[in-house]
Amino acid sequence: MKSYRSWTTGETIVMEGEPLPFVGSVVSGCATLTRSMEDGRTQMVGLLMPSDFVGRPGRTTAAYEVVAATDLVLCQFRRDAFEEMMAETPNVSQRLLEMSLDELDAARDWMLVLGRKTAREKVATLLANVLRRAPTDQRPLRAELPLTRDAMATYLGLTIETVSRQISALRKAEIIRLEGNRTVLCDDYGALLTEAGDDDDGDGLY
Amino acid sequence: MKSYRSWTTGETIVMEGEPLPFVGSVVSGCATLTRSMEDGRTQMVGLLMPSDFVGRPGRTTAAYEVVAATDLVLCQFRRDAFEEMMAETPNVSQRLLEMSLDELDAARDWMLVLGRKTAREKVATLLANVLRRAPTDQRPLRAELPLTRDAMATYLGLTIETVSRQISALRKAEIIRLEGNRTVLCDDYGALLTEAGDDDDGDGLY
DNA sequence: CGTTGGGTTGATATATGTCAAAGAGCGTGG
DNA sequence: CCACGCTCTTTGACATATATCAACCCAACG
Repeated sequence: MKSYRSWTTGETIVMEGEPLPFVGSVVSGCATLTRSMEDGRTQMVGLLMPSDFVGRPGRTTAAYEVVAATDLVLCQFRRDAFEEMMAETPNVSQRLLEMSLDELDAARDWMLVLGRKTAREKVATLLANVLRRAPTDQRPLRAELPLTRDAMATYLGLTIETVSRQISALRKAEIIRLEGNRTVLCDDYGALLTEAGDDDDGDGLY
Repeated sequence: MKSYRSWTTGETIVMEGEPLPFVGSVVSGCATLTRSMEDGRTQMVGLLMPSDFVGRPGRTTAAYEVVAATDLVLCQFRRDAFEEMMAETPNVSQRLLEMSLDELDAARDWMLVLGRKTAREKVATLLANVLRRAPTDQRPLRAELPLTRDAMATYLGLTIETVSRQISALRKAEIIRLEGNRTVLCDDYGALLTEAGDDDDGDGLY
């Protein structure tokens, strides 16, 4: 009932509306959830990182397209077996509730980004999120972007060109530096958060 | 442990970050969830209708501001009592999981609206959503808007003016009609869905 | 070497925001 | 009853952020 499976960068794991006979969780790598309109406009609605859950108990079709953003390994469970397990062990569904609520909060936070932030703030927000997972003991902060410019644009509700321009602008403003196209460095994380339109720190007191 | 409480239109139920000592569900009326930036930009991240759940088990502070959009009645439970109940009766947490996943899907659908739809499509999408709950046996479809133009703008990631203009445009295109400011009529729901950028019907087959 | 896919940059178009004025509904108090 | 002052809404003129279209760069790879 439990198995592992791998995908390589760019491979589609499931298409929107297709039957999804399993649930699972990300072991390594990174996947994108996207929703599309008939004319091709698409919006990323989630970014799955290791330990994130894939699929929905109680639904047999995928509501979103899932694509491997990097090489990816998933740990899969057959749906029926998993649902049995949920029914038997309340801890599982409690934990799943916890995770769903976290994802709901994340989705709603992202709604603020999509609805109200400027292009520069959007890009800064994304970079700040990526850098947040970087090892905190090293300066400068350094992180590998798991997304292409195109994927970033899809995530941020922008075009590739705008993403590229804003990254250049942040670089020129010396908020960030780049090594190649995929690694970001940041000497002043507070400055980056300011560009993102967020507080410099999380305490939120006034 | 269970009690009812009422609010009138416009009243704040909880502020962002404030302690929230209860959970509950909407009995009647309609409330908005909003998230804000320090400079005042705000985005609605959820619209609570009757039977929707308020609050989050396991968290003691509100992540969003909750405001009564209309006169509102809530059925409240003390948090500790509710969490006890959840621990004892697995059905409760299963049901709650179900509801959270539905809300997560709704939030993600809305991300597509915020990130990729034009102003006209956004407004049409909102009106279509409101009209979907109207009695289906009557023509034309008729529904009362639970939101002011300002609340719609906050929901759609637009300004009041743009919302107003787009409503006028849809009226001039004879996609919708208005009675006063708050009731929408629609003779051709399919046309409205087309304006919303959605399929004319839900079957989604090609 | 050519080709390809991702990325950058520039010129221009356009959708939406901003600022400003005025209309419509509605309760309140004289 | 009417005038007044609200708030919500509509509409117009103009500004601007972002999309669009196009060219080019660069590294990887056959």
